[in-house]
Amino acid sequence: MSKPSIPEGTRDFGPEVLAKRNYIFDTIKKVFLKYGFQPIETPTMEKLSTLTGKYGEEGDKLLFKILNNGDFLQKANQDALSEKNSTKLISSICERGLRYDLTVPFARYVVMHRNEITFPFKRYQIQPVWRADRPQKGRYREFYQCDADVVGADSLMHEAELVKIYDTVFSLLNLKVIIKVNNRKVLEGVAEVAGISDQFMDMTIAIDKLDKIGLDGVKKELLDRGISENAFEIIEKVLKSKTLSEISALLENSEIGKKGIEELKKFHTYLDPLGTDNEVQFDITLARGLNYYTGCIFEVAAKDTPMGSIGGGGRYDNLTGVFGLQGVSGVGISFGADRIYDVMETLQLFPESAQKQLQVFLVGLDDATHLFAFQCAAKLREKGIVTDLFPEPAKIKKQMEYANKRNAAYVIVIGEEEMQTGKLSLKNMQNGNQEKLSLEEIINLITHTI
RNA sequence: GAGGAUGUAGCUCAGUAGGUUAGAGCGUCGGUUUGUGGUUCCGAAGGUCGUGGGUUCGAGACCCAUUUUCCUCCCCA
Repeated sequence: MSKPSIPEGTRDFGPEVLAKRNYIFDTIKKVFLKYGFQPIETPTMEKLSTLTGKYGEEGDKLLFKILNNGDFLQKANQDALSEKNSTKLISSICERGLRYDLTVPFARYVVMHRNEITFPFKRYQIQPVWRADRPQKGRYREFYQCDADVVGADSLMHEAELVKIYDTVFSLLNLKVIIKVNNRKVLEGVAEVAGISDQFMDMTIAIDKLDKIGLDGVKKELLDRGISENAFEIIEKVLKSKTLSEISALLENSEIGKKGIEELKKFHTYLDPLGTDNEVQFDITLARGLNYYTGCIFEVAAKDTPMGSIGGGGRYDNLTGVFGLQGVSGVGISFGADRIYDVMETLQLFPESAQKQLQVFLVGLDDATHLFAFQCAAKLREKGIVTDLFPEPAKIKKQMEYANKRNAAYVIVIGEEEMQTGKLSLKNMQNGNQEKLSLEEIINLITHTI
């Protein structure tokens, strides 16, 4: 009998961790709701046909596939089986897979429910996703995404709205971030001007790495990918320009490029009057891998600690198109809750309130006071105060230790004297202060300090 | 998917050139003569040394395989 364990890249969450995780989820949820987004959920597994081909070749490899039930080998592709060709075999033995993100299932949802949905449709979705990636720091095989998307509206108001949501959530979490913004059309314009429209993907992948490998590294990568020196010189000019207007000048001869610049300007006319707590920064090197983005793209990076992106999103014009619904534009953002957690943990940003779940712990010293404490607990709970007590009268020290481990904010000690006078001993576990108050006074105090 | 490092009590780690009953701190549990935790003092429990093979008279230490975690690459939240 071996020790029990869980699959690579997955984790258990204990009460303390979950309290902090929920603090993140609750904050995000609250802001989503405030902006008029409505929650939906989709199944853990989707048909493989829904998922494959949506995330590029690499993405397909990272999909978790679910083996068919029953005698799947009977129905398997016998050629693939004898050739031991796994890729070829998959389609005949797996017809379902675990969801890889929330956007594609959402697109599928929109198409399936198009007649029930009133457009523009604003939905949010907080659910786990799975990727068969090699786990690393900040990278798990099971992790949560918190998505907000708007479909059925072209207005760049929504881009501004979503960036404002990023700003609001991270302000509430007290996490300093940089929100990077770019536009795929601008990047396409660059490729066009450089004469390498057919190698658009190669170009974006390379320039995305600028801050990591430097200009020389980008050059090498571009040349390795078969892009000419001439084309690179144009790209170099673009990379060296810092502002929108500088790039705008370089894209004079590209219709699509100019369109992208226009979109960014429009986005700013919505966002700028609102103002943001965090820096919103135009970043021409921002590319984003998922190849369904077509307009503005966003990425969020934590300021005070190195970590991959903790959020990303953008505009996609054609997403529902692959499921047969044309002409529906969407724009969305995603929060990577697990990475946000890791960053907040290293920066110690979780407030005390996210860790103090138990507000009151009652201590009864003998049978009579324990019974009385149980009745007090009922009254506190009626008032919505999170209350607990020991299952039986026990030594005060033992009960205090337990209350401390449970991280209780207050302890009420009830002995014979307290029960008779009705003045209970209320101890603040934070500073150790203790005073005698009636249960009503205690209820007042606690409901008002929260 | 490619390459590299790693795995010893619940946690963080010691363990000297392979040699008797594998250690520490923290944590856990129990006491400290009975109404106060986080912050006295005393004591106890807890490990077939990731797993499976192999070399050896003998392996936690050496070899092989496998697995976990971490780090590059790829890509991303």
